[in-house]
Formats: sequence, structure tokens, C-alpha cells
Amino acid sequence: MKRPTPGISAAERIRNSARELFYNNGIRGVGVEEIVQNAGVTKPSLYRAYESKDGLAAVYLDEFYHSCRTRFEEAEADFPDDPRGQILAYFDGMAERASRPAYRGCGLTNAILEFPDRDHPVRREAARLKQAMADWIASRVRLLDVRDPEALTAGLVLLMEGVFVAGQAFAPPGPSAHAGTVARLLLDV
Amino acid sequence: MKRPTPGISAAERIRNSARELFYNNGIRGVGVEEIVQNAGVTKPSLYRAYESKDGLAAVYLDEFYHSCRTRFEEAEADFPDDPRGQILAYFDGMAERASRPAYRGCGLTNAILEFPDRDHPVRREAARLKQAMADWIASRVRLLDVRDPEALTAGLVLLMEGVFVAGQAFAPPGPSAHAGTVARLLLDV
DNA sequence: CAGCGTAGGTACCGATCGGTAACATCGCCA
DNA sequence: TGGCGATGTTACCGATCGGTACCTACGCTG
Repeated sequence: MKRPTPGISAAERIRNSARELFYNNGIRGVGVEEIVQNAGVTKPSLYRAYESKDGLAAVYLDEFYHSCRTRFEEAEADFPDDPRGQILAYFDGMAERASRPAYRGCGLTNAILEFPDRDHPVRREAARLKQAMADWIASRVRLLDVRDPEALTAGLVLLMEGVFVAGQAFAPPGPSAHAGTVARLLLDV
Repeated sequence: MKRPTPGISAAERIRNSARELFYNNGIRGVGVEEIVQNAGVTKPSLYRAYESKDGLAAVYLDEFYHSCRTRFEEAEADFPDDPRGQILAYFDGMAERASRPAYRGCGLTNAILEFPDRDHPVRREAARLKQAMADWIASRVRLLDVRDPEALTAGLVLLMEGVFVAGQAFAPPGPSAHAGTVARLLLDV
């Protein structure tokens, strides 16, 4: 019937559907039935390709992290040998994205807040990848000659997480629109 | 049977139980059955005192906001006519609390992230109260003589939200431990 | 002491959740 | 052409969800 399968496997369709739904509605807010319907496949196809909903969520988180890494690498490529410019490029991009009306922040941060149980596998995976994001900021600050690198790193990480959350919590344009300006304040101390 | 009613009404016991469970496990992560069991009452008592689980959640959010207001007022009382000192007192307190192992952040922020649907009544109530928290910071900054009050307000709000989230996301002591230091960086520009 | 209103308890409802068993059917390749 | 792996179809499971109907038993007031 719906046998066209235009070159896209069921597993991939499910992954794309889950990415969209998990990001926009949260992991707990989406049922597996909705995922497969949105993908145009059926439930057994999901469980043939992924071990569980949590397993699919972990794949989604990994994909999300890699999209973040891509942003980091773009900032590095646009400002070679200029860690300060790389940091500012990233926060300027955040300010722009977080000012859009339907902004939904960071899939990793959202997942951590959605799963308060620190032992839950989804939460653990999200926290692991989130730490890697913080590590990137720390690696940039380490290349800078500043008085208190630890405090600056902390400030930039807190700023990043603040933008992720405030972009959703306040009516746009909220405080997140000033992310670039605030990053400059912190860097110019 | 358990008719003693030691001066505490069923409604109040349920409110206390819900506050503890909602804060520690999230609103969606707690069922009404667990709430009433933890309160030592039964389900019909919950629905006699509150119109629904969402209604009870709204009461929980209101209570949480008032506990935040209390912190604000304490900071104002401790540093009268010193808005800078009031802000720093608040962020120093946050840094201390957010460094504790089982820190769970802000009930309002958590609720906003838990309910991605902007039209959901719980989400709307949480967002309304969260805006009031940001307004307090704005009111303090307005008393300061700074170059860019809008950017400073945004920076402090983003810092506050960042601490709420990072306190849960990173292994303690994470970046949130530097909240006070970062607030000083922003204020001393 | 009679009677009534209120709060408590038991048991249940329909809906939805994540996950699975069993079988039909397709496209592809030897 | 025969067979195999991937997918679709249908029906179902047990658990849990938020919410409620119904009856009991207390405590206050006449």
C-alpha cells in the first residue's frame, strides 16, 4: 500500500519524525504512536530498529549534540586562531535563534529538566553530552589570556544555559536577545 | 480510623505533599495517587479541595513564587538602599544553594520546560510568575547608575536562569558555584 | 439524643501508555 | 522462480494515568 519507500528506510523516517516531535513537544510529551504515525510507518517498525522509546530518545540526543558540535566547528572555522571571536560568534548566533517566536532551546537541557531522576538512562546521556558542550567553552577560554579563566568559563556556561531557557520562558524578544552583548561584557572584564 | 486530624486539614496535607513531590520529581513525574499516599489521605479528598491535578499544580507554583519573593524581600531587608548589595546577596545565596548535591532549581523554570505547550494552563501560570521574578531584577537595576541597564538586566536574568538549570545539569560543584562572582563581573562593568 | 453536613474510604471508570505476538506482503537478488 | 529480509497489518497485553460514584462515619448543633 504505502510501499513507495522513496529511498528512505523506516528506521530513518522514524529518526526524523522523533527528532521533530521530541524537540518541539518534549520526550515525555510524545507517544510512540504519534512518532510512527508522523513517520508514516507502524509501531513494530520502530521496535525493530530501536530497542525502546528510551533508546530512540538517546539516538535523538546524540543527533542533537552533533548539530551543536557543527555550530561550534563553524564558529571555529569562521574565526580561526581567534577564540574570543569564536565565542562571540556562537553567542551572537544564539541570540538570533533564541529571539524567534517558537524557540525551543537545547534538546539536551530540555531532556535533563524533563527527567529529574539522575539515574534515568535518558537523563544520563543528556547530562554527558551537555558536559561536552561546556567543555567546548572551557577549551576556548583556555586559549584566552584572562585573569580568572574558571569564573569566565562558568559565566559563559551559565549564560548559554540561561539563553536556552529564557528563550522559551519569556515573550520574545526577551533577555536572550542580549546574549551577544552580555558575552562581550563578560569577556571584556 | 485515621480520624485524629492533628490540626492539619486534608487540603493542607495534600498541598504539602504536592509541594515536596512536584518540586523533587517534576509535575508530570508525579501521579495523584502518589500525592495522596504521601499525604496520608485518599484521592477524593484531593478532588474535593482542588479542581484537578493541574489546579493543584497551579497552587504549587503560586506557593513556590511566594517563597522566591520572600528571598527577594530578605535581600532588600539585609541591604536597605543598596540595590547592588541586594542583587549580590541574592546571587550569593543562589550559588550556595545550587552547589548542593540534590539541587533541583526553580519550580517555575522546571514547570515551563516540562510543559512545552505555551497554551497549557500550568505553563501559562509558571511563565507569568517567572516574568515577575525577572521584573524584580529589573526593578533593582533601575536603581543603579549604569551605562546599559537593559543589557545588565538581561545579563542578570540569563545568569539567574542559567544557575537554576546548571545547578541540576552539571555535577556539583558546577558553574553555578560561581554565580556570585559572575554577578560581580556584570555589575562592575 | 436526633439528625445532618462534611470529610474519609473503597472500588471503579475510560483513556492512554510503552511494548509485543502472529501473520500477510512487498522488493530484491541468486 | 524461489526464497529471504524488511515492512505492513491487526490485535492485543499489563500498567498507569486522571478522575469519580457511592457509601460510611465522624462531630457539631438543635
